[in-house]
Amino acid sequence: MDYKKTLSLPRTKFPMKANLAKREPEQLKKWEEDGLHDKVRKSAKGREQFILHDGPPYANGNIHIGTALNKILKDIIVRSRQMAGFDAVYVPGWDCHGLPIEHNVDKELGEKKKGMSQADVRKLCRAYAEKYIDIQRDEFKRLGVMGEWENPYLTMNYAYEATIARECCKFALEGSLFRSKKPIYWCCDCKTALAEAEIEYYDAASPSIFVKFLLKDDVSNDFPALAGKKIFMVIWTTTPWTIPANLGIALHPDFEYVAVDTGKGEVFVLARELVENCMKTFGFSDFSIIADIKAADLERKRCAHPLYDRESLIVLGNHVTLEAGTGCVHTAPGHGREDYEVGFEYGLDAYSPVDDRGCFTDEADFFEGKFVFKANKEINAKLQENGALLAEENITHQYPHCWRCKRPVIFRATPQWFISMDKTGLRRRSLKEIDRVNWIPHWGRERIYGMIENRPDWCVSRQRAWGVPITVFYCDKCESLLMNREIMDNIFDLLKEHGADIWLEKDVKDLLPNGATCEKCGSSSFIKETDILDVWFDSGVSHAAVLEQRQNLKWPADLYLEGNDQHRGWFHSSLLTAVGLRGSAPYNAVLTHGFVVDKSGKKMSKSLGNVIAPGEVIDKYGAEILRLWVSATDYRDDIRISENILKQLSDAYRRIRNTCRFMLGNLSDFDPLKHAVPLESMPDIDKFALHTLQELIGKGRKAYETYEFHVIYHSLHNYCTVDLSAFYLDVLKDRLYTSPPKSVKRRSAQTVMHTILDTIIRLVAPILPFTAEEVWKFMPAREGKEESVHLSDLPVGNAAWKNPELAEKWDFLLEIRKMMSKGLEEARAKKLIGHSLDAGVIIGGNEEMYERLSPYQEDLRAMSIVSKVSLVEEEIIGNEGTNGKEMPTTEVIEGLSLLVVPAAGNKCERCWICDPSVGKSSKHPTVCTRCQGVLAEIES
RNA sequence: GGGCCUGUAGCUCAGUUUCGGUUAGAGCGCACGCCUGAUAAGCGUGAGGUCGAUGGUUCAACUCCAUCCAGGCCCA
Repeated sequence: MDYKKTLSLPRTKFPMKANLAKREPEQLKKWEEDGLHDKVRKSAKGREQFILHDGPPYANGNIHIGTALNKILKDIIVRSRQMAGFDAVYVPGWDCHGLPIEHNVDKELGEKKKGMSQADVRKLCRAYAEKYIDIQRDEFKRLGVMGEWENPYLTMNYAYEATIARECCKFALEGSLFRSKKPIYWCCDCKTALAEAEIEYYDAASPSIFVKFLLKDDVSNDFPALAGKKIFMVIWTTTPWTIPANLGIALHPDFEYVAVDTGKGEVFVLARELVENCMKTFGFSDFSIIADIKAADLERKRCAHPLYDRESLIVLGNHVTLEAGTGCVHTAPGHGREDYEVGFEYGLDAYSPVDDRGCFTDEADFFEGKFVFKANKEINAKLQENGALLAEENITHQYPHCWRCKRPVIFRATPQWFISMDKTGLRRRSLKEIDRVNWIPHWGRERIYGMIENRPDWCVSRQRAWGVPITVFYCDKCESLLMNREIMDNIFDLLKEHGADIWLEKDVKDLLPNGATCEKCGSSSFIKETDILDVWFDSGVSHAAVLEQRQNLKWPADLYLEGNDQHRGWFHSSLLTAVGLRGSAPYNAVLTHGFVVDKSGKKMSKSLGNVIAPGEVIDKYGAEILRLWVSATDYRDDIRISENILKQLSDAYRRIRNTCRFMLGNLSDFDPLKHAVPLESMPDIDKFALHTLQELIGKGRKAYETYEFHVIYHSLHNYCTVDLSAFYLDVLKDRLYTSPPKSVKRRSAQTVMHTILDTIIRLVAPILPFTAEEVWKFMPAREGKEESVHLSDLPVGNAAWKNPELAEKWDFLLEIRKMMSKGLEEARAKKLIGHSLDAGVIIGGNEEMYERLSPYQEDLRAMSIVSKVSLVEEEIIGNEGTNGKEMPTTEVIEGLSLLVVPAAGNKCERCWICDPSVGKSSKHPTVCTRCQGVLAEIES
C-alpha cells in the first residue's frame, strides 16, 4: 500500500517563484481595473484623518534611488496609517518651475531661442515639465505607491500659480517684502543674471594689487606708540576694478594684527602672520613692528578712499583668511557675496557703479563708460598716481565664467526682492514655532533652528523666465511698493483663470484698478515687476495651495517626510511662509531620512560609477525587493545599497514567501468558518504559538506608529525563520500530515496557521503590497474577509492569546530542545543517526527537573522531532552507553543531561517515526499503532 | 573652514527609559553535515567582533569626556 496517499500533504498553486518583475505590473493593472484606490478611499470615509503632505519632486529626469526611497517610505506610512484606522489619502505633487527646466529647454533650443518670445519659451517649459511628470508618475506607480495619481498637485497649475502670487502679495501687504540691492552673478556679454548652477570655473589671469588706505581716525589713545604717525591699512585684491566701489576694509575678529613701521616714515597695519611676506613684496627690508593691534580696536574706524573723497569703514568678518594678501580685506558690498553680507551688518550700501554691459557709470568719475576688465589698468595707474599702490603682480586662479558665452562674469549689485526675517518678527516667530513641531530624529530641531537663527533675509527674486512673477507694482517715481487687498484679489482671480502668463501679457493699466496712486508721492505711474519668484517659494506655499484648498486634506499636515537636506529646503521655506502668513508651522511633525550611499558609505556619483538606478533593481529583483530594502534599514541615517544587500534581501523575501506558501499549502482543506477550533481546545504548543504571534503584533503596531519599519522587517523575518520555519511549522508537520484530516488536533493547527498567515500578511501589507495581495487571494474566506488586503486593517492583538506562564514553560522546553539538537548533531557526526527521527533521547534530570519535565515528555518528543523521549531521574553523564551506539552529552542545563540513542523499533512507513509497534499488525505490517488507528478512522 | 549627524561580526539590525557594571546578541551570508512528505525548498551544528582610532575620567567604558580618522547632509 502506498501510505503516502493517506497523508495530508501540503497542496497549493501559490507559486514558489515570485517572478516579481513580471507579476507586479499585472497586479497593478488589476488594482487599477478594480478601482482599488477608490475603494480604499471610500472605506475610510468619516474616519479621523492622517495627512502626510508630499514634498514635490522636481519634474526633470527619471527618478533616482533616493526618490524611490522617499516615495516608498511615504507609501509605507500612508498605507500603515490607513490600515491603522485613519483616513490617509496621499496627494502626490510636482515642482514644475525653475532654472533646470528652463536651462534644458534652452539647451534643446540652441540658436532657435533668439527669435522666441518669453511666452513661447514658457510654453515649452510647461510641456517639458509635463513630459517628465508623466514619466515619473509611471515610475512611482511602478514602485507600488498608492495615491491620487490622476489628481496630483502641480506648482504650475493655474490655481497653484495664483496661490503663489497671492501668498507673495500677502507678504507685501504684511510689510515683510521689500526691494533692495544685492550682488549677483552677472554676464556682461549676455546681459543677464546667472545662477550658481550656470557658472563654470576656469583658470584665468588677473592682476593682483596691494593698496594702502590712510587711517583717518586717531587711534593714539589705544596705541600711544602710533601717536603722530601716518597709518595705513593695507589691502590686497585681484579685482582692481572693484576699488571704485570700495566701502570698507574687513578684519578677522580673532586674528592678530600689528602696526609695522616701514622705515620710510609710514606705518602699515596687517596681520602678523603675513608681515614678512608682504614687506618682501613691497620691497621694505628695514621694517619693525611697533604695536600689537586687536581687530576689535579698529572696528568702525574710518579710512580714506584712495581715489575718491569718501570714507572706507573698518569692519569685522569671519570670512577673512590668511591664505593670501594682508589679512585686511578690500570690501565692496556691491561686488561680492561676503562683502555684501558683512557690509549689510555695518549698514554699508551695496554700491555698484557698473551698468548691465559691465561699464562704469558716471558715478565712477574718471572711469565712466569703461568696461570693467579693461579699466583695471587705468585704475592701477590712478592708484599709482595717488601713491596708494604698493605692489602689482599677475596671478592665475580659478575664476567664474558664463556657461553660455564662456566669458568671465562679474558680481554686480542689482535690485532684488526680499522677505525680511526681522521686520515683522518672522525669525523670532519661526524659532518659537520650531519648538512646537515634533522633529524625528530629534536633532532635526537643532539643525533647522540653527539655520533659521542665522539666515539672512530671504532673497525671493530671480531674473528668469520660467516661474511665477512677483506680482507687485512699485512707484515709477519713488519706488514705493504698491499693494492692497483689492489688487491682490484681482491678481489672484486673473491668474487662477489664465495662469501666470497673464501677468506678463497684460500692461500695468490692465492689471491695476483705475486711479491707483502712490501713497508716498502721489504719482499714478507704476512699474510692474517682471522678476519671478525663487522656486523654493513655489513649493514653500504648497500648504496654502494644497492642504488648505483640497476638501480631503487639512491644515496643518500631520507629517512632512523628506531627506535631511530639506531642513534647508522645503521644511524651511514652508515654515517661513506658513509662520509669516498664518502664524504657525504647516506640519505637526517632520520626519527625515538620510541619503542613499554605496556599499562603503560613499555618495553615489556618475564619476565614481557606483550609481544604482531603481529601474535596474526593479527589473532584476522587483519593486518588492526595493521596498523590502527600504523597510530593512534604519533610514534616519544614510542608507547603503549594493548588489550584496539586494541579494540578501531577496533571500529574506523568499524565506517570507515560502513560509506563507507552506501555510497556504496546509490550509487547502481548511475553512475557518466551519473548522476553526476554539482557543481552549488547543494543545499547549498552539496556544504558545498564538502567544508569540500576539507579541509580534504588539511590536509591529508600535513600530508602525513610530515609523521604525526596520523593526518590523527584522521581527517578521526572525519570526518566519526562527519561530515558524525552524520550530512551530517544523513540529507541526507530523500532526498536519499524519493525523486524520478532520481531527481536532489537525484543525487546531490549521486554525493557528490561518490566524498567523492572516496576521502577518496584514502586518506586512504596507511594506510588501504586491506579495500580501497575492497571498491574500489564495487564503480561504473567513468572516468579513475583504476583497483586498489593502482594504483590511492591521492585525490587532488578542488579549486571550497572551499567556506569559505558558510562554515561560515553553521557553524552557525550547532550551532543552536546543540542547537536544546539539546532542543529535554530535550523534549525526558519528554516523549514529541521519534524520532526527532515527534517534531516541533519554533525558536525565535531578529530582527537581524530573518533576518539572515529567508532564512534557510527549511535547519534548514532538517538538524535537525524535522518535522517543524518555525522562529518567538520574545523572547520565559518565554513564558511557553500550556498544558505542549511544551519545552522551555534557550537562548544558544545570540538573539536566541527556543521552542520544538509536530509536528502538522499526520506522513506520507512514509517519516515519520509529516504534516497536511497527510490524505487529498483520493488516499494516509496516505501520505503527498510531497510524493504524488513523487509517482505520480514515477508512470508516 | 563652520553647523548638524553617523561609524557594533562579510551584510542588515539589537544592545534594556538622558545619565557606565562582569563571558557584546539576532537573522542573513559563509563552512560543514542532515533530509528528500515546504524540494530551484526544509532542518541542524559551527566559525566570525580588541564595539572607527588614540588618549583621559573611573574600582569598572561599546556606553561619559577630549582629540583624531572615515563618511553623509547643509553652508562657506
